[in-house]
Amino acid sequence: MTDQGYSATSVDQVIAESSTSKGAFFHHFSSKTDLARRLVERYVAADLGHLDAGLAAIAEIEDPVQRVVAFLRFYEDGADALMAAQSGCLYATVLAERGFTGSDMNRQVAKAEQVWRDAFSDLLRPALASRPRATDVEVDDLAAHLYTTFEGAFILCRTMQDPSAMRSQLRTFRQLVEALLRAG
Amino acid sequence: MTDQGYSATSVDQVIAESSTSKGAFFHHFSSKTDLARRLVERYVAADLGHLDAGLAAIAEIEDPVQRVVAFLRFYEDGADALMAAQSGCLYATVLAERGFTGSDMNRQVAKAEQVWRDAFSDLLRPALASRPRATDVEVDDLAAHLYTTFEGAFILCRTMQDPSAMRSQLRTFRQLVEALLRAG
DNA sequence: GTTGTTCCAGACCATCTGGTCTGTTTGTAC
DNA sequence: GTACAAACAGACCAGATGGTCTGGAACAAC
Repeated sequence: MTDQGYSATSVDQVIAESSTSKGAFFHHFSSKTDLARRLVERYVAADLGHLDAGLAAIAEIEDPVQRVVAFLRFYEDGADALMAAQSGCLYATVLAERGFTGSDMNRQVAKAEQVWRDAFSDLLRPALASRPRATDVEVDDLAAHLYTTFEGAFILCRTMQDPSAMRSQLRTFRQLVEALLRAG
Repeated sequence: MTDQGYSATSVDQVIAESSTSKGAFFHHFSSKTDLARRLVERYVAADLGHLDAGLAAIAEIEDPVQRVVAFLRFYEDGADALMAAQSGCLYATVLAERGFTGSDMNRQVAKAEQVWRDAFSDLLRPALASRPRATDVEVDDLAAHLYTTFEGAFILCRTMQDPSAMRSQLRTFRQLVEALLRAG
């Protein structure tokens, strides 16, 4: 589903690739939508796990600016592994389905994004505090730009059929933030 | 299709909403994929039109830095209108379809992205030339980040069910570029 | 008016879709 | 061993899906 999208993935295909049966499938999932819901649950959990990993990686760092930079570098360094493990983002594919707008899944994804945004905002605020020239930048929007970069880069990778675009886009974002923290 | 994705859009639905018939549809399009192909063609043309509009808007400006900023501002100012006109990007929905990877459509989208990237690179290079500290920034990647921001922001808008996120993300990107051009 | 061609309507078809149902196996408590 | 429920296999179903086919308008050329 992450790879092909919800509609393009048939239950028969899921069954074939998992070497089970219709009976088994519908014993564990009440419907195809239910499968998507459970997948989103898992995906959100893993996603928030990645956030924690990033925060843990910078736990020792004191300087606010260095914390932000190291945080972004953490994901930059993990980009290639990420793209090797998954070629797309379940968030994007699920949200592509018009019928899921406003659904439970939509809310889950929105909530996860909010957690990321709040966490990154908390890192950015002290780093930007001593940069009076950067007051016009909305911290919240800047924090959301990490999500934007992730999702956008996934699509760029697809477009160019080049998984390394994830890393280069995360690096670009990091360099831009560094410039802001330098110049702000 | 832009809205719901390729797979989720049935030919019957297209026929119903356009008040025609199966005969008419398959007279003009050899298949459902053919429709997608033609839509991508139109979309690419419109997309490149937007690029030309942005370049035309800054034709009078001499200063390289101001040219870059004004260029980004142009799309920032048009963001709300864009989101009112379309709730998603055909590029993303078509590329979501795994079967289209490496297809003619894929190539068309990649080509359009390349045109954008080259054009924006040409704007960025002179603006960055006098910023010796920004040499570590790959101009090509920075140019591609505009595409990333567009696509990512489309998904963010879906996630948060908030069309204004497109404008705020484009603004954030512009502010980051401004910081780079100030600090670099 | 006749001929020919493009354009279109909608019945029709094979296949696939998500989902149900019946029957069987597997594990387990006693 | 027996009883009982959970776990599973796969035949089966109704409706949807992309696509074809036949018949007839619409329009042009002569």
